Amino acid sequence: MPELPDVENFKRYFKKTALNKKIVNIECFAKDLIKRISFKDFKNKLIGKSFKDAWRRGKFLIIEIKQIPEKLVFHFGMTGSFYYLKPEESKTKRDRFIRLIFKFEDGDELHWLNLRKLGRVYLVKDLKEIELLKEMGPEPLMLSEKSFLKILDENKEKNIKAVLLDQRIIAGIGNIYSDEILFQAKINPRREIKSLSLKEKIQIYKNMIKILKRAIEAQIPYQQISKKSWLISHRYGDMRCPLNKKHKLKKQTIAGRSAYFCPICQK
DNA sequence: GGTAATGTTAGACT
DNA sequence: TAGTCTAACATTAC
Repeated sequence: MPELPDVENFKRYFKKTALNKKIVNIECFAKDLIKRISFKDFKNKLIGKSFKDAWRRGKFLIIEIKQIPEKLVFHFGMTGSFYYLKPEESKTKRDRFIRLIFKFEDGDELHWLNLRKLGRVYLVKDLKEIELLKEMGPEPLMLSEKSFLKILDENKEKNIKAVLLDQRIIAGIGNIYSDEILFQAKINPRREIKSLSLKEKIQIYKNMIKILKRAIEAQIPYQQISKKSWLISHRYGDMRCPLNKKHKLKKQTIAGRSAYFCPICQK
């Protein structure tokens, strides 16, 4: 589920639950998801330490550790989440897709779930060791309209959906929210940047900010967003355009992903 | 059993 | 050269 709003909420969840507790044990059920360090070293480095702070960059979650300079970095891939459990719950609520467990001194546990195993975990001194983090574009919610327009200008030849999806151009937007942004901005996902008017570009910017903010505020995974006026709740459902029920949504491969859009409302 | 799925990346193609 | 497309990764759900 994780795009920017989802990872932002994982961050809040993590900060609310897992900070400042001594780690007493770590278990891993998919050791190849831990990158560039053996599980043994990973475990040795972290046991006895505690998490100090957490922040987000694009779709990455970065955890500061109190006693060492290394940072713990999570990427959730296409499917992933956290689950924090009290000792009495951890016996019964064992999800099938737990890949990593941090056990704390007080008996609480933080579970990292990753159904499709496309997620990754790193422990690095320097975030630049992670290729994509090093090349990551700006955070959309920190971006002024002016800078956004400049970015579009630098990518004139590309397709708008491809640009929104490209983490090196703008961080954190994935397939679902790129579709939602283009739907609410009424822009066809096949459009090339150079064909967009200034007004259309500003529409995209405004909707990007609005949608990301609202999705964060909703504090739920995007699948549960049930706002009828949003595309999200129709792409998995009736495939009707929220602006006009007579319009049938289309699904097409654009920029390598399945894009859902209304061929009539999105010009 | 086939197909598609929220992400990323390498390599081929145009 | 630059942009786009495809397959691969691992696994599940429909």
